[in-house]
Amino acid sequence: MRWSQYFLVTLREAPGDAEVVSHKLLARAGMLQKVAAGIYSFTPLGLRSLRKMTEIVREEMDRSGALEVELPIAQPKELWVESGRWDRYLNEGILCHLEDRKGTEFALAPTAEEAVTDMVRRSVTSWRQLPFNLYQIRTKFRDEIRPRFGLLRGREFLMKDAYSFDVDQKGLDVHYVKMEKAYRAIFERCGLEYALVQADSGAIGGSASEEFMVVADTGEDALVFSEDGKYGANIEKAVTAPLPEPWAGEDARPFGEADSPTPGLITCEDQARHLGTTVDRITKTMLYEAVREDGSAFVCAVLIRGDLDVNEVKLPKALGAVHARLVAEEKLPEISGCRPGFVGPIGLKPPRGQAEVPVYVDRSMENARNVWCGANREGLHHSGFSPRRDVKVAGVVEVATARDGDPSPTGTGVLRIKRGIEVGHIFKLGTKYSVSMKCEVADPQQKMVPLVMGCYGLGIGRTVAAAVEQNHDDDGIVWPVPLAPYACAVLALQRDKEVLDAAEKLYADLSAAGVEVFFDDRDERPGVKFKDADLIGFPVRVVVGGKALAKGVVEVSTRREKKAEGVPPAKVVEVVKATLAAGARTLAV
RNA sequence: CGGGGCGUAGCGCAGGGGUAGCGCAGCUGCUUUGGGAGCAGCAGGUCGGCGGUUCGAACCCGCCCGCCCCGACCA
Repeated sequence: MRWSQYFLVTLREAPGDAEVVSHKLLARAGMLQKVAAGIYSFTPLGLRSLRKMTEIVREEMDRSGALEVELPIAQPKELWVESGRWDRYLNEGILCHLEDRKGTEFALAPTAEEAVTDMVRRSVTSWRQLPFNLYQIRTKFRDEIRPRFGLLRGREFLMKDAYSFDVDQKGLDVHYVKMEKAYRAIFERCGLEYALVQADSGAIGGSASEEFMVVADTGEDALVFSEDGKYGANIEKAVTAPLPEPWAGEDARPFGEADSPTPGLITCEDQARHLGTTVDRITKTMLYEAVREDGSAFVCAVLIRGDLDVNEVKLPKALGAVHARLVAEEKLPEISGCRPGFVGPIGLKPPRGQAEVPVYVDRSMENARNVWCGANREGLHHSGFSPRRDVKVAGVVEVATARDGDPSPTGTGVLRIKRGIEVGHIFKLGTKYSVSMKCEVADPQQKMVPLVMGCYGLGIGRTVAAAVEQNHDDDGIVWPVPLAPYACAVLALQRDKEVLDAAEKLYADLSAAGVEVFFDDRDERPGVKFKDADLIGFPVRVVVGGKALAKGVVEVSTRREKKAEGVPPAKVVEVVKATLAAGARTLAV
């Protein structure tokens, strides 16, 4: 392609509302434009990278044996009511929906479990027709509470979603492993540094789930890894080995023998300093309002060591609830009689309709002795608190948030925290949708059984953005070859006949050799062309200029290394092809 | 949903009751040609929208819309 005949405008400055580097650079490179919050247009150049990603995903999905389908984007409300997701997603405010002129409602699909389950139940009646895995690559909609970070969190986005159907759990396990392999192949082909971590399965439901994460400092997710590499989990899910206990070997002293005023000290750190002790001997008493599956709510207390935080993703599961939210600060006095900072486990007043406030103890305090706790009175803490002795424990739970340096659950070494961008998620869904939507087949024993499903998502646009987050420098994008809009740029530095002819010939030769070339034939000064080529990030650059040409060479360099080598024109095709084949990390001369 | 900020030329921004500005980009011409050149000239705006105050509003007030950030996380 010749720039002079292309639709492409680069920007010297990034749009003011672009926050993350991938958004800034994709916008500056003229590949992406923001149309509204979380909604973007791709220009011809940008679409090329998006398509590259799409094709890699399609090839690997096909290779895995999955079959491509196309499911509707506008889906009738009835399907969503059937699965029970209409009200839930509407309440959470994440469902984009619309009405037609008759008032019939539709969901703009954020995922397609209902539609695909409907497709399957219309056609499948026997176990002999299974198994299969259906996928599509289509635009999805999510009315994000807060779209941000460019393509990393959009309201309209391109996603590959796959759904496997099996007659039993064993079949699902096979599909799950196939998808894991396919995803690994995809991210490896893209040249991305990624990690597979254990995940919380979130709102979609189901049992096992793992996330593919592109490691990047700008990632929204925190990831926990053991140093030996044997353990990796999203922090929403991560566990640690039991922590050393500061009270080990001590005898329990009497409760309240040395109560102490703690006026105005809200944080555990301040209290510990004032009381002359360490933070891990302060009891943090958190009051939560939990909601069970049937919609009923209850207030409970969670005791955790002062140096730890409650993980609010792990908490609901530990409590047997679907949701748990901190009791609002204004409502605290009704239950505990004081402000935050002085809440304690003893003497809590249950809200109306609840006999008592159950007290759950985090594993970190299961055996605690001689620690401090709030007195439920402004400015006072009790001494000598030992949970098991002093309160009725409703249950011991494991709800602490893992910290950098905590002991690994694998038993050796410590945990380290990195940040990552979630680009893929694989789930063992089970029978959640096949039961609610009656997607059943006759098994070999002639019994009707609900199909066992898996679902597998992969963000196409997000992966492209993540690739930019991971591969850029001060001058612009450094595309991995498989995702680059064009593999090679040819720059004609001057407009005299000799230079132009040589550049034209190289453009023709490279194109004929099957290299995707972008030929900068504009009437621009050399500096402009260099800057633009760096910004867009073509993996390989061929510079045709008068000076080098006088010595019988042109200059070839990789975007990553930027060290140019003189190459005789006749050898350029060979060098470029070899360099690209090796990933363009370094020049193949 | 709560708090804060912003909306002025294609992009980035200044101005803050009295004729609409700057840099970059654009157009014309000259000059220049190896890392976003220089000079001269030109063109480009219902100052987000609606309403109000005023002799006069981009500016003050009200409502609305849009965008961004923070928060919704520690007892």
